[in-house]
Amino acid sequence: MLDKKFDPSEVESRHYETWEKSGHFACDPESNAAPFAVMMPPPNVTGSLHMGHALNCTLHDVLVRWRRMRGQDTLWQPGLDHAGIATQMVVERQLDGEGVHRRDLGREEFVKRVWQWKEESGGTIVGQQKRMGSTPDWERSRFTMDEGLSKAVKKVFVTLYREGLIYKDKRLVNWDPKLQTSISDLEVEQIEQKGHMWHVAYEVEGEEARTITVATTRPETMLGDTAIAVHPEDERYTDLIGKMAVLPIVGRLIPIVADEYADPEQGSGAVKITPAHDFNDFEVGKRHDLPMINIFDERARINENAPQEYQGLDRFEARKKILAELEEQEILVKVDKIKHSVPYDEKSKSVIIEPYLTDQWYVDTPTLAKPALEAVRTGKTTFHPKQYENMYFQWMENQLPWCISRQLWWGHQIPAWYDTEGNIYVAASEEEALAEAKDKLGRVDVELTQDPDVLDTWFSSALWPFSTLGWPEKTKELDKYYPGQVLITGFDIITFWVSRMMMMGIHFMGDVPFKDVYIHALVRDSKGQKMSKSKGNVIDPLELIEQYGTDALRFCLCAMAGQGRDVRLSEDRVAGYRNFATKLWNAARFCEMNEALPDAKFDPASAQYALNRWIITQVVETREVIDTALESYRFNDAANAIYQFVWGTFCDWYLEFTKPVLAGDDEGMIKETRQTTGWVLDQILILLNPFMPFITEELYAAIAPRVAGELLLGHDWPEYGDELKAPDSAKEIAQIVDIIGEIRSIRSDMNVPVSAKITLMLEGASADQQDKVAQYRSVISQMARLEKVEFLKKGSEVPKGAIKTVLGEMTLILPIADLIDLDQERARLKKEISKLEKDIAEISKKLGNEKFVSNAPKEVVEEQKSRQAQSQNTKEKLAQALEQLDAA
RNA sequence: GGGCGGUUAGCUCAGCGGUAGAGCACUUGCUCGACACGCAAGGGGUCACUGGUUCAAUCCCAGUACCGCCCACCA
Repeated sequence: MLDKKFDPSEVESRHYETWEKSGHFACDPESNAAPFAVMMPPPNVTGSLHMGHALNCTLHDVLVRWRRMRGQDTLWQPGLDHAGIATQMVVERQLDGEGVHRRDLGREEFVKRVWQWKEESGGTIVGQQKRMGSTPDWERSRFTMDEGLSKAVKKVFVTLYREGLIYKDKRLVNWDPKLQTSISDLEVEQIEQKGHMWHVAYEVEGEEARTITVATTRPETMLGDTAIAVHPEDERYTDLIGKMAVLPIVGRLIPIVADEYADPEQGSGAVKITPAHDFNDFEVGKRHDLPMINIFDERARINENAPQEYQGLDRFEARKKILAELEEQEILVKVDKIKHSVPYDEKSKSVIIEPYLTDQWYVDTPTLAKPALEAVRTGKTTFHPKQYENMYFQWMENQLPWCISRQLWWGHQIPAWYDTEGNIYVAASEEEALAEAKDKLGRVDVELTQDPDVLDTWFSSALWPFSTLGWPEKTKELDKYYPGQVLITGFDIITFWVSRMMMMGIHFMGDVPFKDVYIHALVRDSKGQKMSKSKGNVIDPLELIEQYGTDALRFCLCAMAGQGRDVRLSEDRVAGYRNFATKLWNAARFCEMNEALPDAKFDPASAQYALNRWIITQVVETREVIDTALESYRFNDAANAIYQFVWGTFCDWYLEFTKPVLAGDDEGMIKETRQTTGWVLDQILILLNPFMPFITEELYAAIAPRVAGELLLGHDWPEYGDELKAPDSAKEIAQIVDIIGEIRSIRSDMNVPVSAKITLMLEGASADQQDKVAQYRSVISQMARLEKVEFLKKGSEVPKGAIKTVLGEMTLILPIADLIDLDQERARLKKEISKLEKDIAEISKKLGNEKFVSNAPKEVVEEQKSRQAQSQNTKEKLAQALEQLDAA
């Protein structure tokens, strides 16, 4: 017996282990079943699951469970990402708490600490994924720094290097002076803030009377100025081109050069050029062969290339000192207050990023991007929703070389070694590098040191679709599961990850890594704010789960996963789906009480009664909607379809219909109705299982037992034959539903007490309709609270003051004059009539339009005509009823 | 500056050429033997604005306004 009260947390506490042990999570490369492979975006080992993970997890799991039930050989590849910078920061913060710096530990010890953290955090994440009910192939779980993946990383690096697609170069990078590493362009966030524009007058050498004024928001960089640029056609300055300006404070002579980069419209039209500290200036510097003077050390303190009194100062202290000095010299000619964007590191948003001149490793992404672009253009990979392809195109078309080296300790150390003479050896191992070096140098006593830098985290992530399948070995898994079917991720990851997997996949596997890319929404709070720890509006999925259950959360996330939108998560909504689960629970209890449980001997095709044929039809149609929706990743449509069916159709109508049937004495009908009810419940559990795995599995085990221990997890998705569809029965029941609805509506409008049982008189019903109504008399009576049903011949005497309403050809007459206020009834009729008149007028106008009648499709015109006739008919009958009422 | 979205019921959002939909919220009744996390019946919308295409436009096209996002730039 099912408990009276449904307790999600209790139910959900007891299924997962059984599922895991059942072996259904595992893929089977040996099987002949068609593969369905998806790669889990590996969560960072930086902590715990957030709502975005919960959404991603849910969508994956729904698809995977559904495909698995449909008999496909599913591989949901799980794993974790080492998340270089993020993880290193977490561990450094922990050390901070202990008053220790990573330098105190040394690289080896520090990395050990990070591994410890990884074990801990990784375990937490996996536990949370299990709590979400996820069913990936855990046995195959990978970590981006495990041995196999590290091997793949080295192989890719070495190969690309030998192909000339990875190289070392000295250029400006975005530098994080706190972490002391380069960071990705994508990890820099421009934040608008108030600042100053300082205008400084530089003397021109040999022109005592003249100065040239430049403006800057970062005066400290002037210590590294190596030129002033003016526009070649700017008449104010043409005579100065080629002359030298005197760099204040430093005293260095710097040339005044002509370059179109200088915009005559902006500021004074003259711009200071600091090639080592500004991306644009760097380009100008290259064009004019200017010296590049780096004035910062790796912590952005002034270095030995600047005057003595500035050396060692932090960049912002230096700024103050310079401004004071400029003021003193009276060459700070103007200060404007402005708003401008300042580059911050995206994660902490607290450190200002500095363009910094260093040696780094680069991937030639402009070259690799070409085939990756082509693959999406030609449709080998398709984005859903499609418009995200634009974002992909824009990003891929404007590729700059990808800086992949990071000055960190946590990550894949770059497989490059240096000898003492400045030669580089890129190889899969130190042995190989050494052999190469000996060969090159022609001697044996060679000492090599490995490049201390590590690779950008996304480098190993880019290989995920094939490295996890065993590449570079040739494996069965690679054969079968590459390319995968779909990648499911958020739009913010297109640039970081999707694009790079496309490039690497195509380059190394010769094929795209996935056929579809489903971009899901970002989870926001109920006010539409992005959830963030600093805003304090983070909703922890686990808290929701504790309160409402995993099933409710999963269902909610699906129902809100409309394409191309943000998901605004509100607790009310989750509560609503918990209610849905409770509803299902109670419906199952009802079935149990009435011995209406799944019966393996029952063949739905054998159902005779319209009532049962109707609900079976609805099941078939619901399955079709779910399938169609999931095939095109419309999770919300699928969820709504099953919700609507379970609550709106099965519970609200079908189960109510069965009550009088089961209480009646038609043995044949009782038996079939019980069997049908059981069958429908069974189908509901199956169809709902991918969305709400826990409650469905619980109910299945409790009330639908057949083979002991059988799990919905491994159940087949239903296939229904067309013979199950009974459109006639559907029409028949729809009519009964209409009659009940109409009576209920009138009762409510007229304030007829629920307890009052009334009589229904039907006029104008065809013989067939009379038949049906008679057959469903008990159902109609119970649901509409009737005492009896009578059929009237046309023109029969109707009790005075009876209420009339029209349903097609039938007129429903309710003789309840003594129960109601007749004025109220008059008002009701008048309102109905005027509504109909408006309707008729509208249609008549349409039909009176010659162009409409001749141009619109025939069936549309016909439809309008029949609507007109119908409304006209109803209106007349109601008008008549009104007259009679007035006469009474 | 370049690009992409959005604007539909009080709220959150579906729909996308032929009578405006859902959930929540709201109102009114209901201890009718599954369920008050419930049942039943309701109220509520010139589908942002202006033009155009069409027999017909919430839906297609153009423009306007506001909102959001991505990319780039900022002397």
